[in-house]
Amino acid sequence: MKRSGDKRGRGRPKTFDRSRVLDVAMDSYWRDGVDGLSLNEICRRSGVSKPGLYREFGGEDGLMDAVLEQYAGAVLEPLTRLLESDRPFGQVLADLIASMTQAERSQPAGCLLAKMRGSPSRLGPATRARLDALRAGAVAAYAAWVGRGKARGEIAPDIPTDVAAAFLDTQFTTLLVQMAAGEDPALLRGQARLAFMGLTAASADGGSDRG
Amino acid sequence: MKRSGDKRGRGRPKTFDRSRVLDVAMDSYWRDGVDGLSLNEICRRSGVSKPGLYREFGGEDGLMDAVLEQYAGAVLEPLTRLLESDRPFGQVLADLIASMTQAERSQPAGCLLAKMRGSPSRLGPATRARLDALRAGAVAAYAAWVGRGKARGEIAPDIPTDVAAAFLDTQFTTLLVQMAAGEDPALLRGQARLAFMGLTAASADGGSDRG
DNA sequence: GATATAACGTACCGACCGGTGCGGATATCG
DNA sequence: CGATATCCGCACCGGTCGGTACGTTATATC
Repeated sequence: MKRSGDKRGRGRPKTFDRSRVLDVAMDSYWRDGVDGLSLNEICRRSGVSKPGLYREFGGEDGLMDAVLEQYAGAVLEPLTRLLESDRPFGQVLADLIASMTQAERSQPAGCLLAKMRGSPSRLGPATRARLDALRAGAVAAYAAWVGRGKARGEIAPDIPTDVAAAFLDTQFTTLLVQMAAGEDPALLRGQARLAFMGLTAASADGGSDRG
Repeated sequence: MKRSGDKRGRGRPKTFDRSRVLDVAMDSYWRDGVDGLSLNEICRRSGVSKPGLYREFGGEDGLMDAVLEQYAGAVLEPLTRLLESDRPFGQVLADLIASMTQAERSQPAGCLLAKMRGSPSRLGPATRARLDALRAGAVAAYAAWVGRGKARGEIAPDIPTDVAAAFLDTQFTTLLVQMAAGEDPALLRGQARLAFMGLTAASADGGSDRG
């Protein structure tokens, strides 16, 4: 039960801008990765003192956990919505690849989840737990998507749904990691076309690779 | 011009066991990754003093560079030989996947190159340069392999060779990274079958997945 | 023996890390 | 005006990092 903004308490009014710190931290972790980015640097970038940040989030683990929560709401949830579309499987897939491999983006390239998964030694227990939960949710969403594709005859039924779901997770993650590493988007699009040929073999149609 | 072992110089005889340190360091970096593994820890594990290690390798960058050189000779070179076999493309590919996804291995799971590429902030200039060179060599070897496969009609000629080579590098690296992360080998084999369906579509024959 | 040479490792350096003790600043309440 | 409650950030903690200064030890040469 947080008190609403109008009701001011007794002591000194709070100046700590939680949402701003969260924005800066998410962008920083997303862009630069969790390694080599210290709490001190986060404080520097967001103009907040370290004890202040510690009071608000309880430490590095709490901050990363909160960042992950924000990421889930602001990035993952809209993506999950896309998968629930009733458009043809191959079309949604092509759109996803196109959006992942476009050079100009309003958000940083890559995937925060992948960056965190790649540096498990720096993750606290809360962050790790939420990371696992988010990944499980993503794979479940992929599985549902594949299931609907199968029901429509867009995906060969002899491909196990769980394998296909894990495959989508793997391929998208790899694609985003390589985009974040600065690989050539056109080359990555070519690889993606090759990778997903097996899944969409029934109605395979590449389309143009212009970005 | 290193002097051969028999000719002893003037001063105190050397007790520093270079090859042992190199072995320990390669295994350590390979197994635990380059992050979270300090020079101090390497010294501890190999029973060498830090100044001694520093005198031999010139610092962390020199050590990693030497480790990479050893890795290239001991691991990458034999793998490259495999690609030069004149057996059918699909057969060599299946063998590679099988050997990468087997649970019991004499060497650590995963790929040292991938682990290093994933933590570029900890790499010095020499290590980085050698890493790039080794990767370029690997991609070139893949390209040659694909080229021979095309010449034999085992790979569709309309797939650009450079895309296929980059694709092989990407997929193998991803596979090894996930093996190192402890993913289920059977699930990874299923994903690999899905991934390479597009490349070997002409003569596609999965075979059994028993490992 | 004395001397020159070369490799040895203890014990230190400054930088940075995540985390915190604590006194000062700013508000409301009486 | 206190008194009380709350939030603020300076300055510090112990620990680890990569790197090194320097006195010690073991050999060959004289």
